[in-house]
Amino acid sequence: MKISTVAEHTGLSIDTLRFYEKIGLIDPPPRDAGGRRDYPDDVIGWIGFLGQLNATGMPQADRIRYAELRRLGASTYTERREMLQAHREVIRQKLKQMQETLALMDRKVALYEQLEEEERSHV
Amino acid sequence: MKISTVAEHTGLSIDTLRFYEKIGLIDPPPRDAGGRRDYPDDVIGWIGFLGQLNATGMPQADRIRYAELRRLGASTYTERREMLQAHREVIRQKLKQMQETLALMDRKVALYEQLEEEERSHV
DNA sequence: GCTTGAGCTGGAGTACACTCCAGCTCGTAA
DNA sequence: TTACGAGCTGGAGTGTACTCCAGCTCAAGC
Repeated sequence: MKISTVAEHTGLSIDTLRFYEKIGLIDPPPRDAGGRRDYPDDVIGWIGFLGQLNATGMPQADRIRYAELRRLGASTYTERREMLQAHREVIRQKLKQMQETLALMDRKVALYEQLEEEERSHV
Repeated sequence: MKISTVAEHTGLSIDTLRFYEKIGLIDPPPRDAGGRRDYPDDVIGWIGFLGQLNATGMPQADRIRYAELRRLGASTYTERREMLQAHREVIRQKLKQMQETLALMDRKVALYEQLEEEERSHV
């Protein structure tokens, strides 16, 4: 799989893919005869997972640590589980915050609608 | 209200409060006889609201725009409502993403527990 | 009246996460 | 066989959001 194909499938830019490799988020893929990266198919799923960790606010350093543990194999299951459990708690907190703010947005929007109505009727 | 008091009540640093004033997120407060900032009490609520917008991912530039509209008064009700409605949609998307990732974390944690068990029993 | 500590200004520095660029090589198509 | 496009490397540059610092002023306690 060429780097451009991976970029298309993941939504990351080619530069970002090389950057992720440099910082250790993606394993350096084998190269073809011309020295170009030839990614395994499963990199798509891995990048998708990284994207979910990213979208839910896991810092780069932690994602790099997780990727490192993954490279180290079965001996790191426990630490990986602990990382995911910790992140799960972070997500739960954020969810709560989001729900509260969503409710606040609803109240504020209703308030502004009322204020706009009052403006229109020159109260 | 002194800047240190505002910092304590909001969790922002004194530097951040001055920075927020510089970029237009907080109105420049009146000064006391010695030239020090003397914040009105309601700045606490405003900063809390900014914190909620921040925590739910509204970019700085948008928060600055909202603060600017707020300063402009009643004529900006509609634009403010539209901003909040747009942000509400962003929050809904993020909520969905968070819930999906939370479910994924649950599945992954369960998977790792199973793998750890298999490791322990030398399968 | 002198020291101390809080606050002041303008500007430089930092951390994170990319993003872009120059100058190069390689494989394919006309 | 030459032109072109895709990909390569190392390193510089960017945007966001703060964070820190030097050197100053001011009010209050001893």
